[in-house]
Amino acid sequence: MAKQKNAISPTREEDYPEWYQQVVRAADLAENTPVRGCMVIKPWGYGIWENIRDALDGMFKETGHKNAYFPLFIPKSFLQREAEHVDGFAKECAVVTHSRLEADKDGILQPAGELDEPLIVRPTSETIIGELFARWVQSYRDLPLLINQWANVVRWEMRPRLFLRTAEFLWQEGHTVHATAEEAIEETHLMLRTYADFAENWLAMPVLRGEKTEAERFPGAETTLCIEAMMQDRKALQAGTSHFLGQNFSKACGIKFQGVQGKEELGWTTSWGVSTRLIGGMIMTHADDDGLIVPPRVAPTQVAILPVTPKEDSRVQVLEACEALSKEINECTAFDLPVRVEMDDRDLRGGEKYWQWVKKGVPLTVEVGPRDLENGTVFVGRRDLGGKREGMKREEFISSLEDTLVAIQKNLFTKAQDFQKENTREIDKREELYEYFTAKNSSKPEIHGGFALIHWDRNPKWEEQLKNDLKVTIRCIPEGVSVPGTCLFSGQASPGRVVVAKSY
RNA sequence: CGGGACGUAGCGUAGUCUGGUUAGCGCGCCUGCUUUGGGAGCAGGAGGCCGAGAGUUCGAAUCUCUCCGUCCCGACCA
Repeated sequence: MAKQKNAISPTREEDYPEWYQQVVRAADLAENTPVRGCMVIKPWGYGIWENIRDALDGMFKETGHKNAYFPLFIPKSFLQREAEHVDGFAKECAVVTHSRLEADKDGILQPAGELDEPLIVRPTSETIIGELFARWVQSYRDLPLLINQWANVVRWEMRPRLFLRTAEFLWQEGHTVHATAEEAIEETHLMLRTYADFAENWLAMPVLRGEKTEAERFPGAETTLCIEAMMQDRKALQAGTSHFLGQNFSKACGIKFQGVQGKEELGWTTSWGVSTRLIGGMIMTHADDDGLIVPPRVAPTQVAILPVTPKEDSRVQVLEACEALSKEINECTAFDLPVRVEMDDRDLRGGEKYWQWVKKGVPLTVEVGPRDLENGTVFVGRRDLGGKREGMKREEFISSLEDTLVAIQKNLFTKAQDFQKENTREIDKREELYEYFTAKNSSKPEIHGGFALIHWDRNPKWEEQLKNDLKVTIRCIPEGVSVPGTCLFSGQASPGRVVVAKSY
């Protein structure tokens, strides 16, 4: 055991996409199924999603939103109501055309009972929710209408990837109606701030907030705001979006109300969503060559207790001590919730068991053996410190537990933030930009590039060219700071820098 | 959906070009013994209609065709 060995092969450096898949598998998060593009989310992965869901749900409720549930199916004609919207989603829709199966002569089941109007499995619910909102909104007194739904959606993706792009995925979609444009716009900013807050404080994933360019906008939106995170291969991941839909969907769905003056007006709507993709982002932000690292706030188990029972005669005492420790840990709180602890008393060899938890990314492992019982110590491993393990007094461990979990959470964020900063550059010369995004070794491209902050005159022509030449896109126009400069393509005036990166 | 690579046990693979006895190997799994603050050792064992279908052939994992699936690059996207 002299040589350091990595639990995940290949390493990030060797083959990043393959590393990602191996991490997902080693951590037992999810796997592919017989249904193309559809994954099964296994308990450890789903536990993370439950924590994400619960945290966000609380935030939505704090900001005045209520949950509801809308149909899985959308009549084709609904989707067709908004021209840009249908254009954007038509190519990736699952379509239901029949209502039953009938056995033919050879006993083979055939679709039968053709529907008058095909139903689309929702790729997103603006049109069906809009239809119902039109019924619910009559008066300015009904506004604002602030609704969220937790649901699954289907987008028939050509190139699925676990968590990042699956044909079916879990998400939440918020849909709101407001009396004025200003109020709706403020809503989109509020939800974007909520997403950024969640990403940074729960997932420990630093994000940039900004607005999408016209080319990158949600189909049917007036403006799309987004949060963008940097993965360890320095690509950008769109981690959440918040759309100001103007009156486009109100027009399409007939969301009208009588204003204070008695005049009939169209509502102003928004929609916003995050999905199980967040888990993909979390993985690629924190995981290392030994597997996953889950930030404590979303970890299904924060502390794994591993009894070490080398001798039969001390076995019972060790297990009892672990049981007691487990109880005591559970009585502690961290992040205002009871600490989630699991005792792993499976009949496995110690080292093996320990490594399973490392690969799952549990924040803390606590090993307890006979010697610890005598000395009143525990052997603690912190996943974020690369598995460095050390003995400490039991009381000390308990009393510092909350601080430790908070420190892990913070450390993960800081590390990710440093990484993002190191790989973000202001670039003012076109050649430099091209060099930045060109791999040195074209036959086997190394990880290169990052975020480039460039001045752009807002002419879509250059955006198109960037995409063609370098396969990079303008990820967002960052919020807040806008120092004018000179466009690096045209030499024309630029109202402020934009973020350019390769994306997922 | 375009270009490329590839499907052999749960995972990773040899064999495929140059068709030919019971398809090897490593990890994992099961059993036993040994070991025990560490992803261990030894021994034994289970597990494959070689992705599916059709064809060529006396004979196909191997050759041909068609599907299906996976991965990478592109287009698209949460």
